[in-house]
Amino acid sequence: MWNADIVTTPPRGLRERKKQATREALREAALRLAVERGPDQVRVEDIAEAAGVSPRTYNNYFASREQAIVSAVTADREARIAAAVAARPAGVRLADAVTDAVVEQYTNTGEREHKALLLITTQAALRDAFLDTAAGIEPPLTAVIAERLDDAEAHTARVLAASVAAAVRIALEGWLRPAGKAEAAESFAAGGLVVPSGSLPDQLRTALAPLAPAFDAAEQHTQP
Amino acid sequence: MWNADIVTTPPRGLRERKKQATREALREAALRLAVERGPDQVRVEDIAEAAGVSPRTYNNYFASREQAIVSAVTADREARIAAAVAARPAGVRLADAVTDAVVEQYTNTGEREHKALLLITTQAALRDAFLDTAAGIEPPLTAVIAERLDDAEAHTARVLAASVAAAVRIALEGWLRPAGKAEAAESFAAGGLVVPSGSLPDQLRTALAPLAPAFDAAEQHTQP
DNA sequence: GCGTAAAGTTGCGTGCACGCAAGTTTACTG
DNA sequence: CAGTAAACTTGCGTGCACGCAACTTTACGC
Repeated sequence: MWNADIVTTPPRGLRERKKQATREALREAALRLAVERGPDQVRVEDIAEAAGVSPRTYNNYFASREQAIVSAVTADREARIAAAVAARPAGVRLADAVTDAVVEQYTNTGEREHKALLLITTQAALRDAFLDTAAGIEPPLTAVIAERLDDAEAHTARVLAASVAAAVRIALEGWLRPAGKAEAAESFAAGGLVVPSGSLPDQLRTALAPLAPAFDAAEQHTQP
Repeated sequence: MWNADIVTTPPRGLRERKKQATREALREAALRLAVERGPDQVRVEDIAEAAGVSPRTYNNYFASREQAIVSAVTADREARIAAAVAARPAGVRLADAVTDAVVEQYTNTGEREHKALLLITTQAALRDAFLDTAAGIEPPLTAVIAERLDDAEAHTARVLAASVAAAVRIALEGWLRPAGKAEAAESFAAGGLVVPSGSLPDQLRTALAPLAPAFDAAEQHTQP
C-alpha cells in the first residue's frame, strides 16, 4: 500500500487528513467495542455508528469486520518495517538488516497492543485476519530491498520480500498456535512434526534464518 | 490439505467416493456454466442445482463462487507437484527437483484447461482466486521437502515451501498481469520497475531462481 | 444383523460485502 | 473567484458466507 516516504511526509490536503481521521476513528471504535462486548457481539453497524459514518462507508475502508479490529493493533507496521530497513547503514548484510528490522517492529509491543493481542487469540477469525496482515509487508519491503539490490534485479527483490512475508506469517502462526491445537495436528497430518514454540523474536529469527543464504547470493550479484 | 500418498491410494469408503463425486460435479458445473453464460451470470444456486445438491451444501465444499470455477482448472495440482518432487531421484539438487516439478506441472496444459484460463483472465475476482491456489502447494511441499531434508529442520522445510508458494504466485501474477495494467502501475508506485513478461515456464524459473541458494544451504546442513 | 456413534446434508435465519448511481465535498485551472 | 473535474460518501438492492439445529446416511462393534 504505502512506501516508506509516506510515513515521514504528513498528508498534504485536507481531504487526506479527513480520510485518515475516519480510518483512525473506525479502527479505534472497532477495537474498543470488541474489547467491551467481546469480538462477536459487535456488528458493522455499531462500529460505523461509533465512528460517525454510514455502514457503507465503513467498508470502503475495511473489507471485513476482523480487518478493522486487527488494524488497530497492526497500525502501519508495514511502513515502519520498511523504514527501519532503510535506516540501517548500507554496510550491513541485507539479511541482517531485514531480520533485525522485522524483529524490532514486532517486539515494540505497547500495553494497549498487548491487551488487544490477547483478544485476537481468542477467536479464529481474528487470528486469521492478524496473520493476513503479514502479507502487507511485501510491497514496502520490495521497494526497499530493490533499492539496496540493483534495480535490474527487481524481480529478485519481489521474491525475497514475498518470502520474508511468508516466513513472518509462519512465525506468527507458530507463536499463537498454542491456542488452537486441533488445527495444528490436522494441518501437519503428514508427519507429526511439531515445533516447540518459543518467544516471538525467537520464532521470527528462526523462520527468517533459512532465507539468509538467498539474500547473501542476491547481494553478491550486485557487489562482487 | 492432502499429502502425496493420498493421490495414489484410492478413497477407501463409499462415503469418500460420494464426497469426491459431489466435489467433481460442482467443479464441472461451475466451469461449464461460467463458460456458457459468462462468469458473472452464474449464481451459486445455479451451480448447486446443476450438481444436484442444495446451495447450502455447495459451500460446504467451496468458500466462494470463484473458488469452484478455478478449482476445475487447478484440480489437484498441489498433490501432483509434491508427487513429482518425490519422484525425482534422491541425488539431484533439491532446488532443481522443486523447480522442475513446479514447471512441469504448470505446463501440462490441456486444451480444456487452456480455454478455461482464458476465461479466468477476463475477470479480476477469478484471477485473484486463481492466484490464491498457489498457496495450496505449501502443505504438500512442506511434507516432501521435510522428507528430503532432515526432519529436525522441519521449520526450514516449512519456510522454503512457503517461499516457493509465494514465488509461484508472483510468477503467475506476472504472467497474467498484461490483462490488467492499471493495477500493476499502482502497486509498483514506488519505482516504476516493470518486468517484461515472458512465457509461463520462464516466469516460474525466474521467480524460483533466487531461492535456490536457500535450498542449497539447507541441503548442505543435512549432508555435509 | 442391530444399535449406536460419527459424518454429511439441508433449511432457515442473520449479517455482511459490494455494485451502482446520486448527492456532496475538495482540488485545480483559467 | 468562478466553474469544472475528480474524489468521497451514502442509500439501496442483491447475492452470498456461515452458524445452528434437525435429519439422513455410513461405519463399526457386539
